[in-house]
Amino acid sequence: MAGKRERIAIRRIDNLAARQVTFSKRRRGLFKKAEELSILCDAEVGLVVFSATGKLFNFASSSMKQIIDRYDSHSKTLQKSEASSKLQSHVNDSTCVRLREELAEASLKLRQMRGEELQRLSVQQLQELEKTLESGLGSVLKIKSQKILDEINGLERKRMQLIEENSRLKEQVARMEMQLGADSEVVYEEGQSSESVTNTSYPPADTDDGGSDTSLRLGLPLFSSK
Amino acid sequence: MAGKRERIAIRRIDNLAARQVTFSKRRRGLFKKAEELSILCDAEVGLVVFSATGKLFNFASSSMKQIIDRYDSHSKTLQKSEASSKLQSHVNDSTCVRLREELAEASLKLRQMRGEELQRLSVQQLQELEKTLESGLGSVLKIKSQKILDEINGLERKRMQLIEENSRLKEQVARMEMQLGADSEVVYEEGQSSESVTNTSYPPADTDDGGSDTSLRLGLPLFSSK
DNA sequence: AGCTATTCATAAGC
DNA sequence: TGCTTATGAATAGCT
Repeated sequence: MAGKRERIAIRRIDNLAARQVTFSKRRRGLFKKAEELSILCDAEVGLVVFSATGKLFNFASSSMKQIIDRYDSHSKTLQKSEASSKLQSHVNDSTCVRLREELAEASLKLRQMRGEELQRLSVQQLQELEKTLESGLGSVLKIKSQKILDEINGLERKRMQLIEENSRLKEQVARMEMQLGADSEVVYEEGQSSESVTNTSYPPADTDDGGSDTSLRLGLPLFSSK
Repeated sequence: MAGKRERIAIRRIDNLAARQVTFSKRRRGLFKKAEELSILCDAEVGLVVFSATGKLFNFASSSMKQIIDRYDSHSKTLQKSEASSKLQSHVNDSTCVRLREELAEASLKLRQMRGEELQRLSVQQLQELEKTLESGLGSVLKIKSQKILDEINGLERKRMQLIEENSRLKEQVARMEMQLGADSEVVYEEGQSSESVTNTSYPPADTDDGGSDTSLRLGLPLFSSK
């Protein structure tokens, strides 16, 4: 009955009624997707739409004011005078102004370290940035290897403790079995075979816990980033 | 091979990698639809998205400033005076607090990217930082080589222009010497030998100036940073 | 406003 | 990141 659809070109829809219908439908779709993105990906999303007739529709994952403020602090990195004129007439507190400037500068530096906004830098500045990044990268690699080695050593230590514990338990079991053979009345634990020794808890030695926990945490980052 | 899809629930995606992939894909989709809506329906659309990592993405059918202004004039129609008089100090306070927090976070991130304050990070966080730094370093190197190549090309171009100019002047000198030999009364310029040709000004052809100036400015950053 | 036939977007997997 | 495919969603054209 309905739906002989073909793809439409993306240009202004001339027919007024059709344009309004499409506006309603697509607007709903857009706002839905905006909300989904903010929830799924833990992003801060702000969306403002004015219809051709001037009606306002808006969505904000947090508050629109907060989003606009954050947008200003970021984009002011490039053009600080114009966006701040209106804001700073209200927010003229000198502390705030200074904070804004510092944040804008830090924000710019961060973006540059991430590889953005580099076009305006001179070759010399790029060279300095390169040195900083290489040095930072070196530290990160050093700390990372150190942490991984520490974890490996920790695991190895746990392993040795378990092996020790294991043999101690085996001896105990052996002794108990002998005793059991000698005196059939004494039965402390049933079903305690040497196979399940590794699952046994060991209250006496070393109260350090979280051994298996640590190995789990280590395993994930090491192999999921492949 | 791929695409055993089933509907996903709309809630925060726990897995970091999956969340980032979804963010990229859906963000592109969202921005595409925002643009389509603005074009198809003649609407004014502004979209701002901050990723969980703080990166800014934005789209505006006109200019973001214009859209924010229009948004303010609409939304403040209802709550303008009261907000600016009574609540201003509170708004200022909260804005300041937020700015402080953002600045503290940005500073920490900067220090971490420079290789400080890394001890408290997990191996996974270190791995992410490493990736970011490597990516940033890659961009820096790319832009730097590009700029250096551009400078080299510019210098080469200037050099060719000078060579061309040079031979033109040599011809001129040759012509003048011949003229000088034929008619000993006509003497326009004295001491004009071919050795000093490169210092000659050339009013008739090509008013492009600043050639040597440019090469000087370029030379400094290139060789002083060695 | 509903109702489909279709196009579009995108979750998974390499 | 980019590409591919199978599926779920969005929506153009009608009613």
